[in-house]
Amino acid sequence: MHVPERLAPPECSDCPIRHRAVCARCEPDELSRLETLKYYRSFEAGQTVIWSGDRMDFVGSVVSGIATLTQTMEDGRTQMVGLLLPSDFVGRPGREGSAYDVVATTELVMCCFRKAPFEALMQDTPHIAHRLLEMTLDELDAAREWMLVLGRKTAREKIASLLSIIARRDASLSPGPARGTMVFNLPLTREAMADYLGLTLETVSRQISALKRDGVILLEGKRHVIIPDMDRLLEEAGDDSDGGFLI
Amino acid sequence: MHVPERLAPPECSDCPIRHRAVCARCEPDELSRLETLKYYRSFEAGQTVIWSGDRMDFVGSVVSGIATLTQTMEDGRTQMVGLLLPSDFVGRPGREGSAYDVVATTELVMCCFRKAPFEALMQDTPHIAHRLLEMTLDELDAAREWMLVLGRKTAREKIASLLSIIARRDASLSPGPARGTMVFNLPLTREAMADYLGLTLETVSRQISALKRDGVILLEGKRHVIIPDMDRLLEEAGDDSDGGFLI
DNA sequence: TCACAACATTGACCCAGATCAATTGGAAGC
DNA sequence: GCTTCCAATTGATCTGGGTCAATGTTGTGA
Repeated sequence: MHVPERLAPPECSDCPIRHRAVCARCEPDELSRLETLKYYRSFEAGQTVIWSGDRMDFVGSVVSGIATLTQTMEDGRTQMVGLLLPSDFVGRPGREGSAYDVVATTELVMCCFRKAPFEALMQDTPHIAHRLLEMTLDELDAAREWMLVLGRKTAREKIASLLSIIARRDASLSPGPARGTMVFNLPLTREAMADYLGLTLETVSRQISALKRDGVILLEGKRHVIIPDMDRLLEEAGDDSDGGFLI
Repeated sequence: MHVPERLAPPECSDCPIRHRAVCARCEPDELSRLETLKYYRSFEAGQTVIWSGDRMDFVGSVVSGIATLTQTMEDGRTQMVGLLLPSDFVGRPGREGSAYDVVATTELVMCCFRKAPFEALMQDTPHIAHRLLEMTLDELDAAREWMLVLGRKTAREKIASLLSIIARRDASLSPGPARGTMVFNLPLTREAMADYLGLTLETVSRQISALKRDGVILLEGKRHVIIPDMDRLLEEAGDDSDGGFLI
């Protein structure tokens, strides 16, 4: 294992996640207080950020890269319960330990705060507390959407749902409508997708092959995905074309 | 359908959910502001409190009874995504419509606030905003625990998990350890249990019969459940005996 | 007290997805 | 270039839970 590297953090005003992260609503003076507290940490792909049950003495935001939140049963069955993309928040103010394993899926950079100072700051900075509530409510909505996927969708619908979630979140960073043709890199292995969807990796592979055969998706290599028609994919996912997933 | 009845609300200081609901951390003066805004509504078993997509002009807490949050796909498949017990909060400050159907499973009494005044109150009452964040984080934890149940557990484990959740939540109201023998009333039909667990009602019925046959549970009538040994049930649920579900 | 409706149980059969196993493909290291 | 290693694909077979259908139980209102 590798000791996480400390990097010189850039200015908050230049931060790529400035307008989506927990600090999104902060005024310049609040930002400068955060500026003095923050520190960057980076992790390599595959590295565990926090082990379930471990004492967690920091909180933070994903700046770049992707991490997963997973639960594991004693016999080894695992379920992913959260997919952390840039701007997502890690850690629970007011609780000691982590309930989940947090693992870097790609190279990962996080903007961290020691927990005690952050909690103190939250006390007298309603902008932060308010934004955190908003983000937590969004995560709860996403978790509930995901429960419908896990509980009631077929394997094919599950794959289509996952692809549409990733396509939408990708599109929400770069502008442009989430319609028509979309292109993105799949940041997960087949096994990680299986853990996300409550399937086996073989089933994931078969269903991706089937979607490719049926022209719903195109693959360049294993990871580069082209969606020729986003509406078609949403139909395969079992979502009504208007509603569907939150960003 | 029935127009919801308006009841004369009791004093907040006598309220059964005073110490667990969104108002739990309020000081007497804050409570008296809430007192002037609140109104009670009651619903009969089976009545829909809010339809998914409907404009939602109030928020509120469950005072007594049980409600469910469900999502439905166009073809009728439904998944329960939340089980609302006394003290749980309904509604999302900062959003117009409801994303889910909210249905009263039993007779239900709610303590409601019109949304705009409640949001205004939340602005300058950190005790409320803070408690709501705490409750939302707890709900997110519960949703993630549930995702493991939906994605990776067998039908038998799912039933055992549901029974242990209800037993624990029941026990958290009346004092006493969540160990040894436990007794409670099952507030859900077999169909509602199936919607909770991503199963069919036939499978629910078969697995309950199997748990009864194996002595893990005893039934008096269809709804009155006796758990002779809580640890045994937790083992059947696939939870390690110490950890497991949050209250 | 009977009849009806809603809820629940049980049985027979089937199929989507799991499991076990053998290849294939591609990138990294020598 | 060749080997190694790991991700991914594909095939053969099995099985847990779904589906369809009949029957049982309980509570309620005429």
